[in-house]
Amino acid sequence: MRGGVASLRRPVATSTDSASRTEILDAAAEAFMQKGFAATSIDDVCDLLGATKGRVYHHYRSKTDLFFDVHLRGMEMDLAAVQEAAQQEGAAIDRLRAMASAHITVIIQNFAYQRVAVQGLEMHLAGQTTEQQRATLKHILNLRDKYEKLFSDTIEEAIREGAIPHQNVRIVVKAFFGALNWTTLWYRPRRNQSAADRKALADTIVDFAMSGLRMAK
Amino acid sequence: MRGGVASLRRPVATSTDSASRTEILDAAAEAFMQKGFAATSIDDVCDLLGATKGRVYHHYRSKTDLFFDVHLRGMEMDLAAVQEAAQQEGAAIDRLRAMASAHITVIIQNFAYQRVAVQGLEMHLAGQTTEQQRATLKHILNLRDKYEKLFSDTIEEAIREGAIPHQNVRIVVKAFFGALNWTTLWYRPRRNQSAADRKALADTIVDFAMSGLRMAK
DNA sequence: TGCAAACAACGTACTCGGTAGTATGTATGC
DNA sequence: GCATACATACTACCGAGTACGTTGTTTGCA
Repeated sequence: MRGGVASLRRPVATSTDSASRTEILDAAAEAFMQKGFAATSIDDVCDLLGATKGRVYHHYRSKTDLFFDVHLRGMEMDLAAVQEAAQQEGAAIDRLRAMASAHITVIIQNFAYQRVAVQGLEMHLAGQTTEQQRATLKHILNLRDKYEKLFSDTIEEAIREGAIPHQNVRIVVKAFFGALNWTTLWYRPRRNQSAADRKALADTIVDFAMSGLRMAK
Repeated sequence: MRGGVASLRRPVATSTDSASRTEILDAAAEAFMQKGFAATSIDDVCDLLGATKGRVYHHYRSKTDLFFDVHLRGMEMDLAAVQEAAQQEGAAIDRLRAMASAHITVIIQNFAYQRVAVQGLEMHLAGQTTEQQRATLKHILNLRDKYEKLFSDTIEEAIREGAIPHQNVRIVVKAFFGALNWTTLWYRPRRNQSAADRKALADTIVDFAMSGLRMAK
């Protein structure tokens, strides 16, 4: 019963990598992205891995724990990229743009993980989790709140600096994320798509989201 | 083998209501919304119904068919509301706002159906469908394309009218929908929330989305 | 008008395949 | 010889779909 969700032998859920675990996570992210959590079997993950159940269950107690770890990794990627942009100097509105840009870049580059993270948002309703798992779920939700606050704080700062008009930040930040995150539901990574193409895509979406803040009413 | 997906005895998938069927659809929408398609059992739907499998399988061939019909109903609600707004007279930019407003109003009022429709977007990847079902799926996708085209056409019209600058409509319309549809992933209908509250919420989001189109770069 | 067959609209009780999780074996470093 | 890092071979259960029974209502026909 002891041990974190992400690891069987380390205390709590800082996602532990060990090459092999990262491989499992990558395969799981891919599988969960393709079929969703409930419809994905552990054997599906194993097929992508070229391995069997033994390997997965050696590292993870349950399918749910595996899913949570993928979700967690996705959020950590986001936080790492965005926090850096958030701590730059300059006007709030410029930092916000940099943050949004970093966010969507992570989405495009680590597509599977981010899509799983979005799926995870919908799972809170279903109560099919053990007590142990609720703890990690809470941890993930805290990360999410912290992440969203990073954005809403910067938006409010930009309002105080007069760069954008007053508006209901609580709601607007949702629409802001919506414009960015919706990408996970329609975009499909293509091989023949150049880095410039991806940057153009990201810029267009960021422009849209930033413009959305420019005028209240 | 004959008969549509939505009905066992009527030709094709115009969703047929008959009081009892509508009850089943409502329960299914609620269940699918709460747990997602794969995690929802027919018995879950039956519990919400206060009935048993016999009733559901009397009206629907399979769980997938039931899901498709919910999805279809959701899209029909959207189309009905938005098409009316789209056929008004006036500047394209004004019609577009009316369309967006109608869209999000439907989302808020028929929350379960709309959430299921969003889920349906992700299911195309998984190929677990029969030949019959692929037909209805194609039909649903056509509705979706038609729906999106309704918006992108109006956006292009607004560009020609000079109301908004040139921009990549193909991408921007996705971000536009994202800002609106993301609501299904965070909003929870509340009893104590007045009609005015809901209108304020809708207006804020529509304002954001419309503003997003105002400036390219 | 009356009645019986037919059918619609369910409920009940079963089957059967898929899948999460487990128990156990095995190789390979240390 | 002991633990890590897996593979193999099970079990136990859940849930989709089915077969069949039951009740109420409509319809064909004398």
